[in-house]
Amino acid sequence: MTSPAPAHPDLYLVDGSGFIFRAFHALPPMTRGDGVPVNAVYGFSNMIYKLLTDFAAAQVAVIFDAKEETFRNKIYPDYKANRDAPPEELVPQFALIRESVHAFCLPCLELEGFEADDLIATYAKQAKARGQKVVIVSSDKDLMQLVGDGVTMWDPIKARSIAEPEVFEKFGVTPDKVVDVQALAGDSVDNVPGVPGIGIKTAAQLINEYGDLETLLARAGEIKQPKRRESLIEHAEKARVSKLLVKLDEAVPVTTPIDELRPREPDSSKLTAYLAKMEFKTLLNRVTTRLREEGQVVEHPDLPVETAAAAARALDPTPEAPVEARYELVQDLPALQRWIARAQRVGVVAFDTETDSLTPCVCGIVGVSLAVAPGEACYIPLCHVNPDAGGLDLDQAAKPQQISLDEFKTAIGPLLTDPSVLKIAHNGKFDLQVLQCLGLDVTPIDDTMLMSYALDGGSHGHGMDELASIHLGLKTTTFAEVCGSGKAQITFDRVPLDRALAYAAEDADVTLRLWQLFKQRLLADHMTTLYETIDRPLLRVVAGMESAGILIDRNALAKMGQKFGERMVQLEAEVQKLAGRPFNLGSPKQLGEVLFDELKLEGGRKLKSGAWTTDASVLDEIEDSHPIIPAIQSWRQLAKLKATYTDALQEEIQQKTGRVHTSYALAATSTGRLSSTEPNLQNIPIRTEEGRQIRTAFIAGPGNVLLSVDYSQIELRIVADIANIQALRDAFTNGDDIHALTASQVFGVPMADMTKDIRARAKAINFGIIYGISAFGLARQLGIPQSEASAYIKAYLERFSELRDYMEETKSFARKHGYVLTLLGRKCHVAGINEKNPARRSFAERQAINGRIQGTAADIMRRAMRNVSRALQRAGSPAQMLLQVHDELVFEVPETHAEATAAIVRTEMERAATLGVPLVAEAGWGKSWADAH
DNA sequence: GTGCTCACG
DNA sequence: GACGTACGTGAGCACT
Repeated sequence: MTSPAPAHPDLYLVDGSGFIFRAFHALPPMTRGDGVPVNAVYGFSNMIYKLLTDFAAAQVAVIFDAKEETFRNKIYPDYKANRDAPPEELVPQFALIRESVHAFCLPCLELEGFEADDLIATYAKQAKARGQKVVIVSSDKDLMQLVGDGVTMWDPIKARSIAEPEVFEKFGVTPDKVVDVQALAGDSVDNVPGVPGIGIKTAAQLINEYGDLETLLARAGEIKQPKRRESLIEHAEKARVSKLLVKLDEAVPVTTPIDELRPREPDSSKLTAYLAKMEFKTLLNRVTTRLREEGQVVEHPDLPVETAAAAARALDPTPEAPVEARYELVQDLPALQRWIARAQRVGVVAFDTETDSLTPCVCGIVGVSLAVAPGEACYIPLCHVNPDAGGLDLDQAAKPQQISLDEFKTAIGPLLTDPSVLKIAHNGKFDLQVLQCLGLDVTPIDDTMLMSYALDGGSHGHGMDELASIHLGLKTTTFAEVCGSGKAQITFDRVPLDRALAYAAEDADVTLRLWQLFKQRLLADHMTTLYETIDRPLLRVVAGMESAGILIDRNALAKMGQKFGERMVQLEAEVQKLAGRPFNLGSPKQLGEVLFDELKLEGGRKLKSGAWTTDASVLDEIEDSHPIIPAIQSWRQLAKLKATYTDALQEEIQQKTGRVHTSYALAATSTGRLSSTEPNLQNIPIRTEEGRQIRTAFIAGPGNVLLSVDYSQIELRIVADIANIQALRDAFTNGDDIHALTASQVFGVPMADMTKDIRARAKAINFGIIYGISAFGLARQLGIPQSEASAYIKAYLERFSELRDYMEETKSFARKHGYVLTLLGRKCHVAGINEKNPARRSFAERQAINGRIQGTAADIMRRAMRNVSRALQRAGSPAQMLLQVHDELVFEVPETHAEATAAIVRTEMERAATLGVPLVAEAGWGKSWADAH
């Protein structure tokens, strides 16, 4: 205790709800032997014990928020609307904390429709009225309005008391004026609006000058500063609403009269039983010792030793010796139930599902493996067939003995949703979807692949085999070793059970061991917040997007493909006629020979392989030198569209759902972006008119529309913000045309004389900045001499001088650490930054510069996706998020809800980060993706 | 399996 | 002044 306790006050009102959250975040993670997280409960129990002993508190009541909405939501529906859902590890602790209150035999109070703060205000008022002193045990600033006149506060985490001087220090006014200050300043945590542009400092100054809020608002016209004056006049009503939100209700119809908050009558056996159950050894010892000193006869309850040992193994990241693996094949219900019971005792279980294909929306489950401690894992076959039987063998007797799927579901279901048992998967997005198809939900869930990505993104891959080798020194059995590869590959349901056991159980085992390591490292490397608030919640959001899939008009694609094909035949004939001989137009090698060896065209470049380059930029340069070139360009474009889009996309439509289900990799890129595969729906054409047609085949179902919302210029806005380039920041704040402004500044052209061409050059420079500009690259992009490009860059850096400092700072940070950091603290590793080879070094430097920018944009989008998903859920919206294309989100929504959904999505995207420049998101919708822009 | 080309942001 | 270049992806095709 760092400062003396207040002198024997009478009534202690403990803000239980406030304490839970603060203790959870202030205390290191801690789990009971069975794996239930208990750090907040532990902090709470200790705090109560301290109040009762050190403070000799004779009358204590603990007060909680009721779960339901409060009267404040009726005044202002968005009140506390931006709160995150509590972390999964906190959820089971709410009930345990209430148990703690009962174990200490204290009154536990809550009332629907009111916050804990209102009950505290009410009891404080009643106590004051009868001359009783009050100590509010809380550090919540919202309670500071109650301080004074016999009421003080005690901050249990900082162990300091809060009286008038401390309140004045915080708010700059006496406690009776705190609400007026809060009404003006607002509160971003509780989503109290306040008056824009006014913070606590200004608010205090105004209130001290004018006396109170109403007087201030009435005389707002007298304020000298024009912005402040206008804001106050315009937002007077917001201030009044804010005051209603922050003012605590002192007349709550409490159901327990203050007289009944009687001094406690301790029940020592109840308390010791509780502490033993929670395995709070130190606290239990202190309590029993004290009780014995008081002359009571106390049994010291035993802690559950066996579970503690099992848990120690499950949670210990560094087993002394290599663990011997003991894997069990589970073929009957009693055996399964033994494993489920073990998982429940330990509170942590790693799992993995085996399926007959890698497409989660259509595949069938084949088996599940579980691991509860390193080396202790099992495999539960569910749909294996006789490996020797032919493909059409339907003979039931030939199937190996296994638990039926229904039995399995019934048995495992409760475990998968048990809030006190953490489920761990590697790439849980897949397992989540497979189990969802069976009607099974999984929560809470941790993902070792995402943990690894948060820790080591960009330095290596995050597949399990690779991680097992890096971190555990284990060479795991690969899928190919079990199922073969190529033509001889078999599905997992044909793998003999002994080999399936060895493979599948090992996967769960390795997952558990990786989790133990990563859990510690996330804390040590300060990456827990990133993982917990961004990547982990995204798992479910993206699983939902993949499962939903998008509707594609197969007929439209087929027609387009045919049209493209016919045109290609004509073009091919034309090209071969001009070439003077038939050749394979699809072969760059043959084409190069035709153009540069046979037709002897000028301007050819060679690749390092010695072959001629025939890429689009070369063809563009020699476009006018021969009529064969335009024909080749057209053929190339159509060939690409037909093969990659019209033809391939039709094959991706899943029979079962009639839709296309892409797969998003959450842990693949070096910058934090997602990537999309099988098919890649992040590179659907848009830049040319012919290409854009493909997007007309991406459609909404009957009655629905596709809604597209995209960030405007997000990466350039990020540059303006993190490099703090004043001119760019001003331009974005004013909503100016950013490329035109750049052109005017760099080329000295007045805005009025701007031409399309000059603006286009400036646009290329702006992109160059994002990529870590080089004269060579810019010259190539614009088709100008390198000397000219150098001059542009020089002019740019003179006009926007802050950029040079930013680039130098980024490079030196990368040299020192080997990575750069994004806005949300994601590490973006860059290899080769300290290399001697200048080419490789410059490459790494550009990567570093780009990584910070692209990575920050990716962070913002990840956070936006989480927030949008939550906001839509909260609003009860029927909209479904379908696609993400780096700065764009696509939804399917009933036409009647398009406008409302667009508003929610835009708002959430724009508030996903607070930069020094506004974030802007634009929305559009229509029957197809082409129409949504 | 690797290289080239090209679709997207 | 070296040294090859814009940043980040995935897919289809030709060719080894």
